[in-house]
Amino acid sequence: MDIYVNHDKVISDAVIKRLPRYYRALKDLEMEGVSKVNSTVIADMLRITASQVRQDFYTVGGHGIQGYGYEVSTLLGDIAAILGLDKRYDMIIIGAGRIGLALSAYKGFRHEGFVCKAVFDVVTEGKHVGDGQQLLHIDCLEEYLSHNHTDIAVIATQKEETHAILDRLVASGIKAIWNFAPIDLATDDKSVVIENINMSESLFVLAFKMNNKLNG
Amino acid sequence: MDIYVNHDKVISDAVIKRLPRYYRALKDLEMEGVSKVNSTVIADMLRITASQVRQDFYTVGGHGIQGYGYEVSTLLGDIAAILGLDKRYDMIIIGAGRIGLALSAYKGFRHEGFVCKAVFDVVTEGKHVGDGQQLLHIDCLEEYLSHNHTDIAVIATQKEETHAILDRLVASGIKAIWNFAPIDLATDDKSVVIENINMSESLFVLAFKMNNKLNG
DNA sequence: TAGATTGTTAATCGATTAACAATC
DNA sequence: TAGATTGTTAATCGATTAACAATC
Repeated sequence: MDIYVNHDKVISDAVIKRLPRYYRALKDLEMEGVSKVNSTVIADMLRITASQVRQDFYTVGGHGIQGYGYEVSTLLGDIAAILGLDKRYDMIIIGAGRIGLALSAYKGFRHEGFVCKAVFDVVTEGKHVGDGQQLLHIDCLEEYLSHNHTDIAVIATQKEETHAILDRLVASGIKAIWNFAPIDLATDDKSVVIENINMSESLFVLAFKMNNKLNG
Repeated sequence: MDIYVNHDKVISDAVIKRLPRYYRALKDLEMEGVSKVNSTVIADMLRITASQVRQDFYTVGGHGIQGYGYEVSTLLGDIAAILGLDKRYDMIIIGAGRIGLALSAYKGFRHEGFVCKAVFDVVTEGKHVGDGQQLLHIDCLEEYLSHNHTDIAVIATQKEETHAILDRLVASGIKAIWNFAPIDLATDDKSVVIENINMSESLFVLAFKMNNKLNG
């Protein structure tokens, strides 16, 4: 497991995975017009303990006011900055199948600063992408990457092609990969980060829980 | 956190989440024609320790032969049975947007026994689903569920509609929900299991790791 | 039989929770 | 000031790893 640091403190994977949930909860509070919050309220929203909330915020650098709680807008801004959501990211998507095109069309990511600039596939005829997006043949991948700044590559290919695509992306200097292919991707290159979305793993966990549910 | 039991032993969430990965690794081995395996090989495939592999198998009920290792086909069958992948599951999908339709068309789930029987939306014109699938108006949801056995409901709706849909599904007796809407769904009904796929959480974790990567 | 590798217990490590001093 | 709630350390709990006896 890799180690990430903020202000000299090591941040564990367990904490990192909760940060987006804090972010979303705070966004919801802001949307509802709530300006002040405390660790108990946040804990209830995430279904964790208030102690864990304070411990987590302590780990990433305290943000509260003792005896008062947390200013929603301040805390939201701080957590956004920790996650890097105050920046903009240029993305490309490899694979113009249903999932690739669904991702390219989804506006939620763009709203958070993740902008899809191009979609690549072996077949481009009869497929459509949104405004400001290019639909390119996969053969143009290296050419595109040599001329266009790209922060994140999204892999939405068939299982079989995935490893070859990963190699090409890493060789082209891509440093962040978001993988939707049903493989647990990893790379020895320590400068590359990969996040896998394993839909079938989640489905199998659901099946297990259905079958082994107690006190139902 | 709920507790699941197999042969009198409590199985932790940490173990449950690894079971689908064992399953996939063993499927790959079987596909390659490998008939025998040991804990070290499996550990290397999942990038965990051999000790953890043996401890996990011990928790779900031993499957190996001392001094020999594991028979791939036996172990695969046992883990499939533990996950419940030896059964068939009838699914419906709520939401015929890009993600809902992508899921309805994806053959990978069907191959594992998860069969999508119907897709529901407020708009059904101009949309198409596969053979053996119905495309129905969301108003027909309760009517459909009262006449058709359904194991799993997949939620692929807009954020705003999601809670209302959850309530209707639970009221209709659905016991398993696979949620793709960008909300962390939960229910007080202990007989209902929910698995959330949070794509943006995964993307935010990727952003964090990009920004905080050390020893790059 | 000797060698290999599991099954299982014990030790270690890390994450969560509890407690309370600090302080707004 | 008194009350509230954080920041921070210590205690607890659970998960991972190590060790090795069992046994194929």
